Amino acid sequence: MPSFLEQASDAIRQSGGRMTGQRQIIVNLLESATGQLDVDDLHRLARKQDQHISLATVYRTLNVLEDAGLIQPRYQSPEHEHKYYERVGSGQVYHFTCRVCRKIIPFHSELIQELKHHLSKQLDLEVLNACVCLDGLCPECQKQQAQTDR
Amino acid sequence: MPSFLEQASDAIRQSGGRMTGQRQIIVNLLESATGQLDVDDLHRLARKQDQHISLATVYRTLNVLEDAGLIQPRYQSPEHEHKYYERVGSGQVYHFTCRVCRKIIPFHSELIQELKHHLSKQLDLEVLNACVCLDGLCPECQKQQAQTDR
DNA sequence: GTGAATGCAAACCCTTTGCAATGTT
DNA sequence: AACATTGCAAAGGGTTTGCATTCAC
Repeated sequence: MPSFLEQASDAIRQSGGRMTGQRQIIVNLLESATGQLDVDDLHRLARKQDQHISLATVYRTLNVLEDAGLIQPRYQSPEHEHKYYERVGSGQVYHFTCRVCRKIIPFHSELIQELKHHLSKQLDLEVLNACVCLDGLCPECQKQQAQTDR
Repeated sequence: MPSFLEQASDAIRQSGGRMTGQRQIIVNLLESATGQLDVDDLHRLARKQDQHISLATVYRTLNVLEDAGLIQPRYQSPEHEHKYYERVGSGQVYHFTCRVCRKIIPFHSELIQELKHHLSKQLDLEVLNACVCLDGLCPECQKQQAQTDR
């Protein structure tokens, strides 16, 4: 199994592109990321390795990787205030955002997989990406709301 | 059951706001909308009733209604290229977007309701809004792809 | 009459793009 | 050497905002 960097190099070269130092840095950040990285995270982290890497380069690299089908943009709340990037096929974690305290609660559910299967069978759709973002009230803010309602 | 216009008037007044002619037009458009209206749709349609209504007013009105909890912004594809507005509680239709031909296929699924229940029971979350956007290949584009792969 | 809402234009934020310089192959 | 990529700064697109005027209450 090739590393993500190898995958990315191959994919980029295949389409006539080149693997540069800046791109390597960004690819490695995306590979090692435990969490979800947004453009500014990537820019900030990349600068630690290359002082002069520009935001434009981060954007361009992300677009190249997205076009190559290696990463996908994702969101955490229905308002889509936070866009981040993730490797395709990385274990899908979905997110619930509290409307009051903005806390983000990740969750996983087999129901989403089930939904994909249903659509495949019933409507003959091949689902490649699913955005499932929820929001509402977290347990703590539900309690607080109940109190102020009194 | 009060009309949407009455609901909106009440909610706006309750927060110290005022119901204006422009806001009435927009509220009525949102009520009678069969489909999904985006900002430009609303602006265009509103202009037919009031030549001089500005885009800023449409935006401000939508924000007021959203803050009042009467409408919600929604999206059709995971890329979130198209933002539209919908009354809260209106029959939830979700969307699948074909990556190739950009066709949009609406669908409904009880699995989403089930997901909300699961989260309520397991994590004690009160889900108020769910964004479920899928994309991939529609039946036609799957066939075409199979052909070019040959 | 008071203060909220409007229209306009300018400001904003995030993202993309044109261009000369640099780096990869 | 050819040409893709970079950094910079400027341009873009969609949304918000400051201000004087208008309008709802």
